[in-house]
Amino acid sequence: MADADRIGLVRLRDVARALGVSVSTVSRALSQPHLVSQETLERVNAMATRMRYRPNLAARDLRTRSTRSLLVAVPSFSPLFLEIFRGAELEAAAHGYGVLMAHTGSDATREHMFLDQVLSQRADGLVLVTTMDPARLADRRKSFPAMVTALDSGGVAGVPCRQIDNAAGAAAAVAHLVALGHRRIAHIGGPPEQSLARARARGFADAVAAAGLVAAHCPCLAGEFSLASGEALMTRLLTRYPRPTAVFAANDEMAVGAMQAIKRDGLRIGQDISVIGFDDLRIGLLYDPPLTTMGFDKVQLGRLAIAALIAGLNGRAAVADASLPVTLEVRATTGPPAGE
Amino acid sequence: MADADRIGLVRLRDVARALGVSVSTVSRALSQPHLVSQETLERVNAMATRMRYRPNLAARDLRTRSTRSLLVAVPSFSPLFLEIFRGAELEAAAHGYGVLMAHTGSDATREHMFLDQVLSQRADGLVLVTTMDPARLADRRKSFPAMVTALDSGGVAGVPCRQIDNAAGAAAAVAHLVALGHRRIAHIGGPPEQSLARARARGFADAVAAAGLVAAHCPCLAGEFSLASGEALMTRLLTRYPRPTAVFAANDEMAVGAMQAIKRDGLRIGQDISVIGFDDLRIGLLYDPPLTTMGFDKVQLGRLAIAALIAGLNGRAAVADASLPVTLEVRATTGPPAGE
DNA sequence: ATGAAAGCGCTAACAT
DNA sequence: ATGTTAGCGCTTTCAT
Repeated sequence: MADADRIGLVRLRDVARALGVSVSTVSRALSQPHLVSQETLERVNAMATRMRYRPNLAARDLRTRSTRSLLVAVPSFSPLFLEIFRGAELEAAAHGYGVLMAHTGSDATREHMFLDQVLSQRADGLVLVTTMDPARLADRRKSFPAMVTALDSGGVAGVPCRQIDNAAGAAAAVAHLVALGHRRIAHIGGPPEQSLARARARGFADAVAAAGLVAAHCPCLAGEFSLASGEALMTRLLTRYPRPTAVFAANDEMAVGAMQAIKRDGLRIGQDISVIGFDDLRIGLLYDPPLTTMGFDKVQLGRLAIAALIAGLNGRAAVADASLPVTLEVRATTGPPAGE
Repeated sequence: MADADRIGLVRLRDVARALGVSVSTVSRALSQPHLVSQETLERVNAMATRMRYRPNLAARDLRTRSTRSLLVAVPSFSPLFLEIFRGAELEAAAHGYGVLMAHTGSDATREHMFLDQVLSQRADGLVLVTTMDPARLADRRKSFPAMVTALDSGGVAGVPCRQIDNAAGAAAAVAHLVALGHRRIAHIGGPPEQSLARARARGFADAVAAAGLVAAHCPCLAGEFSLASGEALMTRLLTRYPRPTAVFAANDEMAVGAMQAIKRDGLRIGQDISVIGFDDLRIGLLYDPPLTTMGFDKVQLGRLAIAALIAGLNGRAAVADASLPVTLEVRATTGPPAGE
């Protein structure tokens, strides 16, 4: 038992020696139990437990060329991405895979870093949750099939993507405002270099046109997907004359920022100005007043992405892209425009 | 170049062959450049890039018995833990380590899972961010020095801990309320099985006693660290007579829940009832009215934990436990009690 | 059902 | 400065 006391140094051969059997027998008992006799199985298990044997995963991974673990890279630790990750974790566990999370900061260099983790066999595959067009990964793709993107509306030929229809969701948000009677609707958008932001802005523009609204009365501003940016953009909007009667923010975070600005001006949200967001995060639900927003099943998106990844890993044909529905969640921040 | 085209199969020897040199030369050029000639270095680098060589990390890890990566296990994806993780990431990067995040759900089984990841050499060390007393890990500790706990006020002999003084912070929160003139202060606490919750409750009780308040007027309720629980507990508190004039919630999440209940009752927060939280999360800052709370440097806590872990990995004596200060952030939810 | 032996891709003595 | 060789701990033929 002297071996067992040495830190982290209990190897298969230590267990084998203690039992007077060969390493392969121990290996089999531990990972292919049906290949050994009942008696051997029990003896090995008992001894392995007693000696606190832990397999050296580096060795196993090297030998089997697989790690049974997947990487999920998210742009940031925003609740939106965290929900997607939760789904990924659930689905992976159901297939016997572990998942680790990393964040990219939407930085191409870091995205490559994680891609390299897979190429370097630290993980079997990668789900890249992204709001940017990952076209820059295209050249890598050829030598690297084990990737799926999620959430982004862009896409690279050959890389499966699990997404939502951002443009349609945005259009539905605007349609809701139009139905309430709004004619002057502004858009507070995300960074145009992000395909997700572009898709939502496009949906906005399309719906404005479809409703026959005057484009000049429906400004489309671009900022960042942050609370501060939403607040800044709204502040600017409030100086316009005539003021918009409703605002569609590209995500809930910006919507909350916008509402902060509106409150500061002493205006009533949902009466003087309607606000609608996108993503359906808890922060919007808790806000006073609770935010009307466009929601979708984030957990399911994570599940689908992992399912597609594992399917690919198992050699099943990469399924075509799939899109999840986006639904309107009416709460307290949207109402008919104030009479003028 | 045929080799290079095969997916993920460019090995050191492929590069070596293409160059007509030995594998060790390529290995050295890539990881100990000063050991090869300038010319060789350039040729190797060029060829490695051209062939898209990626080291097989499983092989390297096996050989070097180190992964240069650390695991940070958090109880959940609460913003509090995410901030700590950010700090961990920063500090790790500064030492050339990567960090991966996993979440335990405060589940001992899962904590062991991640511990096993380290014992199995998938990572070099583990930071266990926890709100529970990790005493149950004690027996493992002997064979496993590469661990540091963070945030928990409990602790296991021999496992370094980087924490905050929860009891002192809680006492300071109560002292703030007492200074404002409150005499009937309630505590909405977390689960007593979590040492963190116990510490904060203890600080509350101590401060109440120190201020000479009537204990019967200062109820101490226990629930979960969730918004819903804070709301439920506050609802119960509001039926008491005489009603408490102030509430100290064990974290911001519960404080927000409590405020939802107070609002529902039509009472004015900060006037009819004061509320103070703990953790200083953004949700409290954004709430209307902004929450008074006890804050601390979460990023720094993460940094300290990783620094201690790496110090231990390098064989430097595990430093004694260290505690970070907790400071009062006065905002709008605390004020003098309404005249009675 | 079990054992012997090869080898995954890499690094690090050791030799030249 | 470079090459040769051994071996990290495991799984998996191939024998028996």
